[in-house]
Amino acid sequence: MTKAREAVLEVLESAKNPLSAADVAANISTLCDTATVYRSLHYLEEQGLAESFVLYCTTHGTERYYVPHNAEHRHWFHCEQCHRFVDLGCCRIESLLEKMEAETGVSIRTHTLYATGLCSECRAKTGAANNSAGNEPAQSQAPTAFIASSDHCQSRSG
Amino acid sequence: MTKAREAVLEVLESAKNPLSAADVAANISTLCDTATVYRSLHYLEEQGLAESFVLYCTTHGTERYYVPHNAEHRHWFHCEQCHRFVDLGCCRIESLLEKMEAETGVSIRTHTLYATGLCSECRAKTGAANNSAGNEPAQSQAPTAFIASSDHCQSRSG
DNA sequence: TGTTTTTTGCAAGTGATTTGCAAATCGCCC
DNA sequence: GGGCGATTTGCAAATCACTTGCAAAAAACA
Repeated sequence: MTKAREAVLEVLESAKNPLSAADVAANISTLCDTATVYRSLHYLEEQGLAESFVLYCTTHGTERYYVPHNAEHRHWFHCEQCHRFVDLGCCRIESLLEKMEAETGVSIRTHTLYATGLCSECRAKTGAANNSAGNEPAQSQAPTAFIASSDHCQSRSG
Repeated sequence: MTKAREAVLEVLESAKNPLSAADVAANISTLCDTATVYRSLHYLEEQGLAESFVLYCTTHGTERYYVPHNAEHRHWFHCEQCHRFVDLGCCRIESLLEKMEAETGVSIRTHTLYATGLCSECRAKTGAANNSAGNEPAQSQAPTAFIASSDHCQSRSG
């Protein structure tokens, strides 16, 4: 594994949440071109060391986000306000997908599932007005969702 | 509703599956600019008359696909070979999402779920070799650098 | 060490989508 | 039906994430 690829993987692994190529480039230890970051991410995904999904966000537009692929497949929530990711836990739709395969005859190789909305903090801050989620979550978990990078919010304003 | 918007909605409604902006532009009855198609799609989505999701496919790249929003939310499968969509039925993960909200404290406003793989026809044709059906860890859609340019899609000019 | 293969940096290219702006159309009043 | 301000459309140029050709640099190998 080359230095650049090693460094990219390291950034992914030290993050607690999905990172875009730009996030990786911003946090990488070695100096390297964005083309190299992209190529390294492709390489890692090809080798099964990372996985990714495409997500749209009003602030950052459409970007691909990467996660190291150590453990099992997980799903993520993306806050529309603070743009942090929240881990929704490991995949719980495998049996549903199998059922869908049986019903439709397709053979599923990959799937993508994510949710967006307001994280607990942002809802507390600004969501008092429109709290349409029905019922309060019984208990809020660790209040700190993990932050993608030093600048998880702005940086790409038109 | 203006003529252009009406025409765009009509295309979406007469299609049996998600359409990209390019698909809409190719099938629209009135002559209109692609900028207008995009603006109309945005308008329809804003008005709740359409919904969309972003999907990556090796042949068409990353595109947003639109569906009219008459009935309930549905999920789709995209064949990696023939690039057709297969309807996976209406949403069956609502209760799972509610559980995730309760567990994490987030408030989910939207979610995206889709699957990719081989449809039954393509699997029959070419999939005899690797027919691993349901046991794969079902994960990310790798962005492939090189594009196979055999174009099976109904209406997509190069 | 010299040679072959792979990777990287740089710069230019791509393709979907957006946007500024002027012309065309719409909505509405008279 | 004409006038007129508000909205929408067409066109062309711009964005933006991501890709790619190519030569230099680094790694693998003999």
